[in-house]
Amino acid sequence: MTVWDRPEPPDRPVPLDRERIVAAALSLADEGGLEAVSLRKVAARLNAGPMRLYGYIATKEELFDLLVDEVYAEVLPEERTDEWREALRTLAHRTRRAALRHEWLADLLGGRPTLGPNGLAVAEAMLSALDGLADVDTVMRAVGTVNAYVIGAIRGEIANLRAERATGLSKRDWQRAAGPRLSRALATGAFPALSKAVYDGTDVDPETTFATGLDWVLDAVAAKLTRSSA
Amino acid sequence: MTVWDRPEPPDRPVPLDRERIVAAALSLADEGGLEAVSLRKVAARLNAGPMRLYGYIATKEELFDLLVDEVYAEVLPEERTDEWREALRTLAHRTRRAALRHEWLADLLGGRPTLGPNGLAVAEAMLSALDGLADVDTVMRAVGTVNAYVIGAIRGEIANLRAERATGLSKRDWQRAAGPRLSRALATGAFPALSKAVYDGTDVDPETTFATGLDWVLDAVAAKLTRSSA
DNA sequence: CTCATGGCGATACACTGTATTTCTCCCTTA
DNA sequence: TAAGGGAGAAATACAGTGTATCGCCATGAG
Repeated sequence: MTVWDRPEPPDRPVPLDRERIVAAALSLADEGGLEAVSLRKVAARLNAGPMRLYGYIATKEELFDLLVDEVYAEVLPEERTDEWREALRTLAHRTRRAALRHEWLADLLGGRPTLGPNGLAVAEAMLSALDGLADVDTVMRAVGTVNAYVIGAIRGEIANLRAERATGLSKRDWQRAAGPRLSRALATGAFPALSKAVYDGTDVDPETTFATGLDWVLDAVAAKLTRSSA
Repeated sequence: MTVWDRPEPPDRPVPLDRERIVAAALSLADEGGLEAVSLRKVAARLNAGPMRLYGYIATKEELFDLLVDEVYAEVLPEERTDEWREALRTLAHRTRRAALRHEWLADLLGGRPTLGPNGLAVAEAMLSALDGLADVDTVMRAVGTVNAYVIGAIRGEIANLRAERATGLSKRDWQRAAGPRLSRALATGAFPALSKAVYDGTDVDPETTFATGLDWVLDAVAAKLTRSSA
């Protein structure tokens, strides 16, 4: 067998590593959501068989953990902010924007403890922003509360965003008219407060909603900090 | 062919309805988590073929929506509370307890707008608790913020609970010693604030943590209400 | 040159959600 | 009463999934 009729080596097996695997999975997720991420497809992007991946990750769940941590890298601010409130606000908004860039993040956020290096770094950033302003337990509570709000708010925002997209209508029109169940339910008069909210409420853009709620929570934190540090 | 050697009619096809389907799915989810819910298994519990279900639900996602709404029925309090703060607190705690009874709820909470009758009723209850205490937009913000906290907090609590169970260790021991990544990361000294929190923080039970954070958020709401109603 | 070894691809398995086809039984009509 | 039709259930089918196992082949050592 001569060299030119050799069956054309179909891409010499490139060495793999977690980074390349995560990058492939991330692009798949960004393009088609979490459900578009299958080990076969990830492996295919790397010219490898599905089983190759198991040399680097133990399970698909672990791959998801790595994905989340990869995005947490985008959350970390480039420079440290001294003012605790501004620091927390920045982290929250950066998390939100990361979730808007990678919508699938909403499905994973808060789903399991974030133990990757970047997730830990984000936790460290939040904790250190409050360090010294109150006793340890209060600081932990504060971080936990802010985190809970951020995760819940982001989930909700993305859920609405998807619902709007699915119906192709603006949020307002969707609430008002389309949603068959909702409009019928409201018409029964069984939900007066809900009706009032839907019909009389002004709809503000999601960013402002997020920011306002966040400020409320930060207000609450501020109150506890002063009380505890005084 | 005589009557006794007839091949034994294998359970005359019982008529189905959404209620029975949801009940079967719910028990499966309670026993084995969301991933134990497959249309085949649900159908099997009802002595039916998988395709039968499609006469009552359009897709598996819709079944999940029904599941969530079923649990929201458990969240609705039996009697109305007049004091807004107590009303919101009750709803939040009832949601949390429902999630502890049905851990899979944490995976679904906030994942999509809750448009089922019970979900709407819960929303109505929250909104009506605040009705008249502030302008519509403030009320909506308040409900949204509290909801975001509740969802995020529940998700986090269940995530921790699962992590503990997976390692079989108490939360404290797990944080301190086991988690291989965590302990190594902390040992590097790169996360001083995190280390302090893990080592010096007292661990309180999850219910108290939830209640405290909730109170903070409710404090924030109270502040906005008085300002806006004054 | 031979042999062992380790990594890789192929194969296999049990299972998933769902589309489509086939069958069966009951009701209507002649 | 016999035949035809229609609905609803069941069986089959398909394209995919995560992951366990097996067998090969190339590359190292002796």
